[in-house]
Amino acid sequence: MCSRWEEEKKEDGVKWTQLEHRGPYFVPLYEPLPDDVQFYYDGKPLKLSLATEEIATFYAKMLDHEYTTKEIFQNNFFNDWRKEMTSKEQKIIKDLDKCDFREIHKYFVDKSEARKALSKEEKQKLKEEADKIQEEYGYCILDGHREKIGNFKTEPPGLFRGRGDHPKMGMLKKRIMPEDVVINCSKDSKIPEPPEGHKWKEVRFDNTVTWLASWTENIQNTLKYIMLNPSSKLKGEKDWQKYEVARRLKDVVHKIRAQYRADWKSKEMKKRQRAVALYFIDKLALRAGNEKEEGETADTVGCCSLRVEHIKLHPRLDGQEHVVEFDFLGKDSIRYYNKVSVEKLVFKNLQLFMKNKDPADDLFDRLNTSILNRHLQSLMDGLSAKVFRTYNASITLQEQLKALTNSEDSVAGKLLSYNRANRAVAILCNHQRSTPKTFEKSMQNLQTKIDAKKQQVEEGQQELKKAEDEFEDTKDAKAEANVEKKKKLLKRLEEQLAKLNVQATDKEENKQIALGTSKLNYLDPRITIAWCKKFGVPIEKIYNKTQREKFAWAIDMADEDFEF
DNA sequence: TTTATTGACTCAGAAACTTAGTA
DNA sequence: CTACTAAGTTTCTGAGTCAATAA
Repeated sequence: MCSRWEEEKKEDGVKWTQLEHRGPYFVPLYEPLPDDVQFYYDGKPLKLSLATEEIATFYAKMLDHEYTTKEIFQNNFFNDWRKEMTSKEQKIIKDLDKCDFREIHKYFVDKSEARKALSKEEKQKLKEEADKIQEEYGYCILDGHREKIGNFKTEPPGLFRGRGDHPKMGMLKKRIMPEDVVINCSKDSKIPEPPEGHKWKEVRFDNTVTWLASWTENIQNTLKYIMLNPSSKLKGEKDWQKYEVARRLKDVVHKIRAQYRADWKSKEMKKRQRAVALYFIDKLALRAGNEKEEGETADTVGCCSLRVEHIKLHPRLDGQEHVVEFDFLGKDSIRYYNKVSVEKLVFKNLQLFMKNKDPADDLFDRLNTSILNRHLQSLMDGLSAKVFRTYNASITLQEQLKALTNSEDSVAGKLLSYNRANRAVAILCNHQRSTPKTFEKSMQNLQTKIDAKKQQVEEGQQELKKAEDEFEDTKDAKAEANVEKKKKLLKRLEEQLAKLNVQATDKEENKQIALGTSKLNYLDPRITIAWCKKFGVPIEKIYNKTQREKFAWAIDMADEDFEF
């Protein structure tokens, strides 16, 4: 047992007693284009000032990305670009359509090709340089332990890429300078040196926070942080704590469910809305849904911010009663589409909430996340809306593993069961991905392999038959050995075929579903570790190296009897 | 008071990069 | 053995949650 997870307790709110690091690594400064790579305006070459040229390269690099076809992106970019131009440039460059970035674009495409074509030795050298930077800036000392930092580089300047219909897409993300950066470390530590000729914005010694450095980003005017890697003790303990809160919910969830069901009949509209919203959060694993500033971000919603236009009520649909059809954009503008048969009282309440409202009106007009979370906190210490997602995800994994795992199965079969259990959670949490570009093709390739293997199996069967016949005739030892050999071969081929079939099934079922997010953020790793131990599946089949590092706390403490 | 803002943290999918498997 | 390519892994940074604080 590793003592790393059982060190002395700190005072409330204190996160560390010692923190020492080198500060962020600043991405390299802009390198001007070679003279023979030109920008053209209205068909004529135009030499740009350094700053203007740099921003032009940001756009040029994105030329074959869908972003640059969007009007908002183009307008935002052009506005911000013009702001950085010299007055002379401003007088010439007035129309983005007359700007020709193709030569610059090609320059960067060629450059990346050239990088790929580098010799082994040259690549090795580049890697060593990167490793050196990682070694120097990628670690810190926290309470005597050397810990890996998550993001130790400042974000390079570029064009803002929002998700979905983001009103700010294409805006210029400015370069972060040391003068923008606040350093956080311990007083008695070696304070990081700013780069030559520069100063930090501030150096502070705040041990109630976990970040090492921060700066304000210019698009949304929000803070960005340099923080520890998930493998660190600090993050690991927090993760553990998260699952412990979710496990406490398990003890009271039945009571909470009984209460919100009772509240569906409350005389207070506020309570009814709260109860219906909580039902959605619990049953459908919706996010809380904070309010967002209009026009500043993409129009997305969660539970509390649902609008009338996001649901449709069907008294009867496809043989089911009281069906609610959800259709809205959630986090990252991922679409949530679901038709759910709900309890009659929920249905009646929804009809009531929607009465005399416009499509753009809030469904839960008497509710917001802080009202909901204040209520949840009163029901259980540490309870908030997101805990339901964690709880329901983890309990679903545990139940699905129980239902799907067959101890007789091969490891490959068990892995398929695991993936299916994982998939059930990903579907619950609506974790999606865009179908990989090469999906169809690689699916076909796999099918080709399966067909070939089938052929081999058939041939193997014939050969075995032949060997058996021969043994029948001759009864000699050599022929007998041959039968055994053919049997073995056939068995191996059949196993290979089975494995390919499993792979194909898994792949097809996974087409648009992202398993990673739930695996990393919602599933108590101890459930997985217990399952691995119980069914003799090596942990490395489920968790890769990084994941094992992140879940080191769980690997240390979970045995096969662990119950979420 | 309630409401708005901010700060700090978790969670999110895409893209870049690396490795492994195979023709 | 080499050259593809597909799969796996890592990096990146935007988008949420939620509690504390300010107005």
